[in-house]
Amino acid sequence: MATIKDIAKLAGVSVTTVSRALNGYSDVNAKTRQKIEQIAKEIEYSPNALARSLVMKQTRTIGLLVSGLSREGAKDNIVFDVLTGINEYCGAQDYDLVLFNTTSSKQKEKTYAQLCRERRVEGVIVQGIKKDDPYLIEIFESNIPCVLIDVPVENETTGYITTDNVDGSMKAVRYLAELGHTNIAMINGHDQAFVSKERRKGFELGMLEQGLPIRNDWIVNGEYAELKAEQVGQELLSEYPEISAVFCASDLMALGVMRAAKQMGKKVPEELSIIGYDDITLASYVTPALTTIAQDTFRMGYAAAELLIGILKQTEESRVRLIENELKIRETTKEKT
Amino acid sequence: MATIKDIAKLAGVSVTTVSRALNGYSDVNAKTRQKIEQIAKEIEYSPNALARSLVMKQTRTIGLLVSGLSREGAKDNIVFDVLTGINEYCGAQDYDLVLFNTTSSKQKEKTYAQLCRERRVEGVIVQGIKKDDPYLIEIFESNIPCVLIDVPVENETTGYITTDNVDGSMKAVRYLAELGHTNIAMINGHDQAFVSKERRKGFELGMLEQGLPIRNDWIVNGEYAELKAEQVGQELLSEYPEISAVFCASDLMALGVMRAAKQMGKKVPEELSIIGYDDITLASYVTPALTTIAQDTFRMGYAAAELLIGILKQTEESRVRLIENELKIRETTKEKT
DNA sequence: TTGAAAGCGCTAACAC
DNA sequence: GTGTTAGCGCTTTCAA
Repeated sequence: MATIKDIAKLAGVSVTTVSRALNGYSDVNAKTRQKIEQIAKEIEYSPNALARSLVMKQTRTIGLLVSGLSREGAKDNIVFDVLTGINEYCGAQDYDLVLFNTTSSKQKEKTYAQLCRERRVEGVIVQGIKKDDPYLIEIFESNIPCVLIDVPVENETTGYITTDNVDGSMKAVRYLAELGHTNIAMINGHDQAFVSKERRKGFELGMLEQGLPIRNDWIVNGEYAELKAEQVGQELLSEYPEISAVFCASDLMALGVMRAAKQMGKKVPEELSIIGYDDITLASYVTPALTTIAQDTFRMGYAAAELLIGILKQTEESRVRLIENELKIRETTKEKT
Repeated sequence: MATIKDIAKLAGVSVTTVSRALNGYSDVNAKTRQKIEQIAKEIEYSPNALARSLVMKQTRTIGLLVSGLSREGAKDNIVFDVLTGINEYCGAQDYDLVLFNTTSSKQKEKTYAQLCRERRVEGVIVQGIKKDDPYLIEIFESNIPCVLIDVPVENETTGYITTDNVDGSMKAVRYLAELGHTNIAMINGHDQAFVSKERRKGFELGMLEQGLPIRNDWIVNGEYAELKAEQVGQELLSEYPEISAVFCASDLMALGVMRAAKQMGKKVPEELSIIGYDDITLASYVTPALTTIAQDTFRMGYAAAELLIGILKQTEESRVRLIENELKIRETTKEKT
């Protein structure tokens, strides 16, 4: 593979000159430059980013730590959307992305900092990390610039992207209350997710605001899984037939509840209103189409990359970006009769 | 950031010894090794993969060239699934993945080989590339090991993964014929995709096999897009109301046709049978659930990584991997009445 | 069992 | 404008 040395030899100049010419420095004779560029093209030279990074101490590379990069992740397209957003902005800024293997057994032995430092990534975007993940503390303690998706951690080098989950959930409750529902249950995710807490809080605040009673036995965990939500939903709905509306902390769980209702012969939305959270692709395609609190996951990814690169360039003061969410009314909600 | 030099100094040995100790060579005194490992831990040393790669001339990195990493790609989860499969195998083999930016305007100026050589990736997996993409020729001509998804190109360093699209399409036709359908139309993708040709061929072969007439005006392009398929589907179905079954080259297009049918008041499957291709997540969630030719996209990704790494290690003779497909009978197909 | 020295391909002072 | 030189952090002969 051709190097600048080869070019230097062919052009009869020093490697320094070649380096300068190829990097567009001004202090190079126009003729020399032309000759060098000509030769570079001829021998199909491509700069060795490794060598350059080694001496420049920057790689223009961002690491990606994604937990949901698994088969199940395909159902909700969240991980994918975020990734797409990240890719979009990083591409525009000429940063490359490296996907870290957290799946690998070998890799799991490495600490977070090791993972990052080895590859000399300039920053990291972390997605789908849980509260109890040991990496989380490391992320906070290390001084590697990092942006987390939906995990509120903040310091000099760490920031995060999220939506207002409290407000989002309140919107859902408010809408259900507007429709005349008073017996509202909630299927929440699991305790290892930060957003769960928030969504629950929003649910409770919303109920309070609407003067509705909060019943702890009407708030159950669905583990963010469709099947689990179907099970607990069925239990809940058969034990308390008076429940007329369910707010779910994810669309996938809402789909589970829809299935539960169907099996029990409970008509949605006539006998049961359901609101989900996320607005995944499936939400608008199922029948009846799911009313949900929509998050713009693409923008979350885009903003994450924006924030991270802002931190890297030190042009960014803030460490938090809040993305809007929005109630999308579709067909699973209806006035209480 | 700590280097082996630092360790050497602290341990009172040479960098050579440190390097050997840390890389598990046998010719190092047990005590020396222990001391070195101890110090390495203390000063939080992580090896600089850049420096190592520079001298070792291998990066344990695989490049990913993905065209469908865009917002629309989220609807069919194909790109994501393939990515997941790739990630799985590469993780197990301790390879890292770098996502190339083909989106960026800057990057588009670079040739394929430049992109790869700059980062010194050992191989590349290419997904979603079209026939008319200038990169394609480069891929073939360059000697960088490469595996393509669904693009039949083969030489010493290039291989591909695909499913038997001809056979898959024949299965679809055969099933429709079994159900008594004779007036079968096809919505195909666009001409820039290799699979389109194959699926069309399979369709025609299937029709021939079943002794059914192939009508060219009953084969139309839906550009692999839901909306486009809805439009052309509507035109087709209203012009030829005798069509009782439609085979679509993708699930997304099948959804479009379902919508078209709905708008025209044509009942699916009673008045119109529809078969899709891919088995995306949506397929099993829509109502009625879509009958389709299922491809295991996760396995395609996994196999692609497997093949590529096989080529890299020179343990692989073949350059092609064929993944099974399967007819999944659901609710959009029914006997012709 | 260990070390000195060379070199991977590149950039960047500092001369000239 | 251009070249000399040193050095980024690591591995690897070759000698000792």
